[in-house]
Amino acid sequence: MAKTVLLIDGNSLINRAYYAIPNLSTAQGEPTNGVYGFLLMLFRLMDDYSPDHICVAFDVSAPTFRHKQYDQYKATRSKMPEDLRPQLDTLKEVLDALGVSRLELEGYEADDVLGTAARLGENQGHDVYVVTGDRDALQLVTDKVKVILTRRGIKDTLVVDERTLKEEFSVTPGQVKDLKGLMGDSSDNIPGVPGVGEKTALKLLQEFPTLEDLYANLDKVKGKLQEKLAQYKEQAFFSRELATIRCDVPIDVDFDGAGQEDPERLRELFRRLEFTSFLDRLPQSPTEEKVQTGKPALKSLQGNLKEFQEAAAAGEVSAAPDLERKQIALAVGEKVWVAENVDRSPDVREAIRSTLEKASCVRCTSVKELLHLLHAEKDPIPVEFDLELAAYLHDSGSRQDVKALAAALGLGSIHGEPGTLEYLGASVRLLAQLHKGLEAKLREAGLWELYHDLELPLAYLLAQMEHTGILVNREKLEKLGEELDSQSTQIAEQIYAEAGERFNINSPKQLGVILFEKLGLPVLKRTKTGPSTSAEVLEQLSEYEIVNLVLEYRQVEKLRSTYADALVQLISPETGRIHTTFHQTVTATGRLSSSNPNLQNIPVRTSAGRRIREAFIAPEGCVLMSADYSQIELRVLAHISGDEALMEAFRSGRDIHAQTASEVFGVPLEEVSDDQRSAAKAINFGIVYGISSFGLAKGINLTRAEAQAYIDRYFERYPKVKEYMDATVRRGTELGYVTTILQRRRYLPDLRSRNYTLRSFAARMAMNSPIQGSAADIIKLAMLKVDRALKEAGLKAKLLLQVHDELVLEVPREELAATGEVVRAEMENAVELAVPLLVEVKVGENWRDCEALKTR
DNA sequence: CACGTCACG
DNA sequence: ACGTACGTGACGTGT
Repeated sequence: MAKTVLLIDGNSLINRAYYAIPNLSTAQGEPTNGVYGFLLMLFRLMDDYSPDHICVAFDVSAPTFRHKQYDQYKATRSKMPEDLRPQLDTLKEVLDALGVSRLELEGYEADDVLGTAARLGENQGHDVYVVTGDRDALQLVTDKVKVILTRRGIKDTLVVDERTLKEEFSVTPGQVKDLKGLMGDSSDNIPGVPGVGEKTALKLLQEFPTLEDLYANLDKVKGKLQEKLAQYKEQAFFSRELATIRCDVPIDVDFDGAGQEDPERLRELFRRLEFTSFLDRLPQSPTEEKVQTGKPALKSLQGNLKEFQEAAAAGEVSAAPDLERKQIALAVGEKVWVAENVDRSPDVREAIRSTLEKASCVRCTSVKELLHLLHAEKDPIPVEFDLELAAYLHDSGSRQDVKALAAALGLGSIHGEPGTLEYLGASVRLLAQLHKGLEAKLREAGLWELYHDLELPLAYLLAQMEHTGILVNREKLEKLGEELDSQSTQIAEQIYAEAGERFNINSPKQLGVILFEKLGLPVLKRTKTGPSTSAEVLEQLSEYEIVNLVLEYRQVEKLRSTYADALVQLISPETGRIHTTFHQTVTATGRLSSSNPNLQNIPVRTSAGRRIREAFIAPEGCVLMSADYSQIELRVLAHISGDEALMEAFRSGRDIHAQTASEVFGVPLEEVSDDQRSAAKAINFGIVYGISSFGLAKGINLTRAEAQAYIDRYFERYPKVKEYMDATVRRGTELGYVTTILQRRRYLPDLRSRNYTLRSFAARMAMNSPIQGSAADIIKLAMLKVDRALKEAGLKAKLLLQVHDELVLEVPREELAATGEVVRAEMENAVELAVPLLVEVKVGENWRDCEALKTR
């Protein structure tokens, strides 16, 4: 019978766990972080894979059979930390009590034992999973053997089979050790060939599958690389030897004999180690009674659902979700319940969801995380208080974690480390008090309405948008990626030819050496670390062919790595769509931000870049709609400054940059040249950013004096704008903060700094933040209005993205006209300003090809 | 983990 | 005499 076998690298995993979970120990001071993290991982693997058999392999003293240089290599390898060593024995005790078998053999390393066991299991026809953080293990992959790699400490895993190895790492299992031989591995003290990193090593192995092939054809490798390879030939082979896992260790593994779990022994161990959350995995003991350590007991929600539901019935409940770790803590009064693995417990989710839905008042750390964790993006959970949002509105620059906030409000301290259930449990108990304290502060500052009527409902909408995601054409993106890859290689070759040697073009340092030392190009600007190679500098040096090639190479590499490749990785296998995360409490001004991926910086300015946008599409029967505010920031400036000329420009619908050019350069509107218009555009940007002559001069290649003359002229023509700039800085200095049209605040203590640079920065922020922030207020309001109006009109269009002054929706074809009307009207009438707001509505088969929708 | 670079509004 | 355009996030390199 084929079985599922888990083979775990005990040393690797406990090491990862040790570093991933700092400072966990019992009340007596016995360190437990390594054991705890290991077990967390083990239980998750048991839940996920339901293995028939589990073995954990451990190192037992230094091996003696390998290369003679091995001892020396071993000696320089970092020693095990003091407080981890004793945890190995503790772990072995727990594993024995769990009935998990251990594999140890005097004189052999865990990975060799593991490799041998994997081969044995495979030969007996089992499905084998090797669990480790060590990438060397990838060489063990076959059609029966998969490797589960731990990532980001122990939070995450990556299952690698033959296919993913090829796709993600573009090597065969057999090439893994050759790869290590070339690139080395600093964490394992494997030297490799100096100067050869992952990229170079992979490129070499593409052409020459093994080290032998490579060295047989060394003459085909160019320049310096060839020298390096020749020089370090012996080291490369030795490194490969070090990275090779032996599969012929003299051990026998019995995959049939399953060990027995000893619940009483485990209970005893978990109590001693204070692993209260693991106690729930055990069958209820006859003498059921919770351990009381000095800290408040955290009850498991899993075993006490009824109790929680009864305590919460129609009352006030606090919730602290942790979306990343799939955990949640809930509190009613002083009672606290915690649950792990919420994503894998539909009944727990449903119990929480229905209980919260009936509650009279729900408080939480983050509504959006709560909704996602419970899969309740469309459910009416009546959250009254969101700690992150409230804290952000109180001070966008402050930290929003419970510990810091509790301290700021003089509340109780918090036990545990962030990321642990203990910490989550301690946090949730403070929510009621934090609610009281922060609500008072927000009301006092006149910010409660902004919180309650805008940010809080927006969090629900963002949860829905993230949940919906946006459809992408995977094939198109993959094809584009391949095309960019070959373009990049081709341009690189041309660059190497111009330079006379191969080097890493992606390294500003190496590029700097080539351009400014070897080729002797003039250094026009420096960074802290050396001559700058930024596009801004390179564009001034366009007479040198290599520089143009580098610019082209950079553009292609950017598109390939940041967009084509990265976006494909983030397509959800379940939905085929990309689900970004919008952050509502990050920016200093009130804007949203987006990550994982950032969908607010998808290329649009160049035609090459726009090809990425082409991959963003709508499902069958729908099209994409993009609606963007025209000149929203300048309109906001016209409104808050009350400048007659600026207001008049917008009221009459004139081209604002041409209008500015006409005023500043003193020519009639019709005679404004293209150059004058684009200069005026830069001036308008400068005004919005909090102008300085230096910045403007840099923006459009002027002398400072010329730039200053333009600015003076601008302020002459738009005097109230000047008054606004002066007034907002003055007011900001007095109050310590500046505000937007919806009273959102940004604190700028540096306005009072004696340091000129700091003070100037703060002054520009004071000028810019009310403009950028008010525009953010407006589009947030518009999002709520659009969403509500669409629902009321019974239209099926869905909001997908917000890009600062643009909304992207997915719209059924037959509802295009009606949806366009609703979106435009709600956006244009989101607020009433002294000047009209203008919205351009565009539709298309994809995000790139959106074209004006004729509605009026 | 900091830095340089570059994508967006 | 200072030494700067405003707001973000992601990638690759190198310490």
